[in-house]
Amino acid sequence: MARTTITDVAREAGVSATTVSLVLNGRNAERFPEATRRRVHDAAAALGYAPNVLARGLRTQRTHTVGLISDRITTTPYAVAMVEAAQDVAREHGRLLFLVGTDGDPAVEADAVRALLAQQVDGIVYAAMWHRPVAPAAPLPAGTVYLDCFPEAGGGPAVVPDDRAGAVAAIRLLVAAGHRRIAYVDIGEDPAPLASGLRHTGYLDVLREAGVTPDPALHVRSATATAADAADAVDGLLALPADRRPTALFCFNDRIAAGAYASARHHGLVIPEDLSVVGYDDQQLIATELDPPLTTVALPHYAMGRWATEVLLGVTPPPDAADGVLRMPCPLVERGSVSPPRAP
Amino acid sequence: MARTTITDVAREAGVSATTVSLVLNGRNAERFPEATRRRVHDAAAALGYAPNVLARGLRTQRTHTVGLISDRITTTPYAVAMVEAAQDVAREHGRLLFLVGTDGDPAVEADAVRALLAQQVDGIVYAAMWHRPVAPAAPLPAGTVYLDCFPEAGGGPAVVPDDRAGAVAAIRLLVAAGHRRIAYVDIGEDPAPLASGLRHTGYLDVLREAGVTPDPALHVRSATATAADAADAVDGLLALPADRRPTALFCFNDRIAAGAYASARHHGLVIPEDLSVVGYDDQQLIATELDPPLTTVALPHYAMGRWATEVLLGVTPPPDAADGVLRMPCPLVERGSVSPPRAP
DNA sequence: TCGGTTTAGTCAAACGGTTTACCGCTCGGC
DNA sequence: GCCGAGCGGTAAACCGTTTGACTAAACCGA
Repeated sequence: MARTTITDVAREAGVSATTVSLVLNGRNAERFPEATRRRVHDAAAALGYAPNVLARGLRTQRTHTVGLISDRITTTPYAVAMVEAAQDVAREHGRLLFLVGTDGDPAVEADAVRALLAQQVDGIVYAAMWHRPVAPAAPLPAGTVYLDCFPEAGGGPAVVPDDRAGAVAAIRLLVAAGHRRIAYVDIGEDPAPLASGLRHTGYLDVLREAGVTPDPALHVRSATATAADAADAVDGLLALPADRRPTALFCFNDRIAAGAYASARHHGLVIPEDLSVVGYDDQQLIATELDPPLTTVALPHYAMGRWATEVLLGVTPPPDAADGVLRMPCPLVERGSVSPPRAP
Repeated sequence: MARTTITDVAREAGVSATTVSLVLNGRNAERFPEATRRRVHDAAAALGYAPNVLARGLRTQRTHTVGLISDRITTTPYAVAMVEAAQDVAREHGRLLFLVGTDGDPAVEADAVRALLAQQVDGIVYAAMWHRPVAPAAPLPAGTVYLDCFPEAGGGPAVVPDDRAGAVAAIRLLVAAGHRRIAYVDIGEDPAPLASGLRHTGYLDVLREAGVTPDPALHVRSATATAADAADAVDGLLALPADRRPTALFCFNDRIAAGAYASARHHGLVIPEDLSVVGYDDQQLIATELDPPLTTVALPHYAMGRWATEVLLGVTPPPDAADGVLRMPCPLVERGSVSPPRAP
């Protein structure tokens, strides 16, 4: 199992290690006659030579590896697309990806950063599993790109979903369908996730732009993101008399939308005829499986993961926004849960 | 940004690089007096010294990195727990994890293996996202551990879920509750996944052991794993007259179980009173969100991921089964979708 | 014939650690 | 006074590759 080294190839080809290195890396390759180049290539192929990238990295100070560090890797199906995108971009550019999860523990995170630096990674993507400000536990090298989060202290290229714009698109869809009484079924977690406020802002903006005075009673909160809690939160709204009951629900996420479906069923309301519903996140297992399939706003995890890694590798320019934060659009995915309200 | 080297530390501490290396690695550390050791440690701390693991790996031939290679990393929430487990074990043992996905492309896979070997990884975990035999596209080094798959050619430590035993547990639960007419709602994909046959075998074994003659009419197939197709497949069963209708359904997976819920609702049957349902996979977003919550069999992804990585690192002994394959138990997760059948 | 240029390479020094072998000194025992 | 053993530590080789400096031989024009 002794791996073959450049010296073995040199011996086999009857040249020096320098020549092998030069030829194989195509540096000044034209300095060598075709015959020599062939001999080197043939010898390398025959011996199955693959350069030891440790030795190379030691010499060149570039390892062609990148690190992806994140709080929870993948405990939810949520953000795996970000990891996948990072891995895809890395592969496309001949890089290898170190994956490390910190489980939200600052000590672990600090260790992870040290370990990655000791590995001489060419760069680090610092990812969060949900859109929020972060305060890294250990100093990150210059050039670190923030994914689905941004440094509390400001600066640094970063990419997050444009939650406000996503809500705007969702509410505009409902308004265009003719809805006026639109409820926002928010999440009641404390502290409120950043996305909660941003989506609320977008909701309010569109209502005002449509000349609708927002009714605070139509802003309800589900204690958690479980369908059961969400159903409880929605029950109150759907129990209202028909002329005060909302005709459409904008849900903080798809799980809450699933709860809304349950509540609607319980109240004998048919979606979308009696009640239109829009979700957020576009979680495959929920949005496509609900009946009718859920119209929702997709979080652009894959696109964000790609962008972050491409910026890290320098193949995409960093954002020119003053704060260095790119807000990635959240596409509206229209399925079957929105229709015009019933004529009164 | 010039990283501090062992030489810097040596100069600061007034000793040679050799001494620093020996002291910091605790090798023969007792040969040096306490005072010297302190000086070295203090200097290292003051300078924030972290050894360059490339240089170390070059010399020691061990990199403390492992590679995890898999067909689809994470396209489904499915197997992310395997990745997470591998990452956890790696971290616990001071290793760093390379993650590479091949998207099922043999050329990409061969490249990935070469890249990992060039990185001098200490070992490789070869993972599949669903239980099946595999034929690696490039020769894998000795010691490679197979995760959720096993080499077609045989051999090699490998771990897969014990699908037969999982089905046995599920059907025993139903039989113990008093069910006799139990249907198996299989998946109709071609070729059939290995798990499909294994679970069927377990299903048949328990029926026979309970003295029930399996009724082939109760083995139906859903064209795909979507809830809609599953509902179609189940509709035929539930339309049967009450005395021939199954009182319980064993579903190939949770998505199919979700379809069964829809069909049951459509036929006015209440789960579990009129119809007991057991799923497979224990997908969080489905099993816990259904109403009532779904009793199901969990795939031990996390446990398998841990085991594979621990075997790779040599902290867990390889299986002594002749074929080198460990069949990991699939725990039965009892929720609310099973009850005794209605008295006839 | 001779100096200069091109051709076709090679040498040796890094890169930053680990490891083997050895060294100078002191001290105790005989 | 000599030997051997500990003590405290270092020098140098080595891991595999890249790279800047260098060179022997061939060629070439004057």
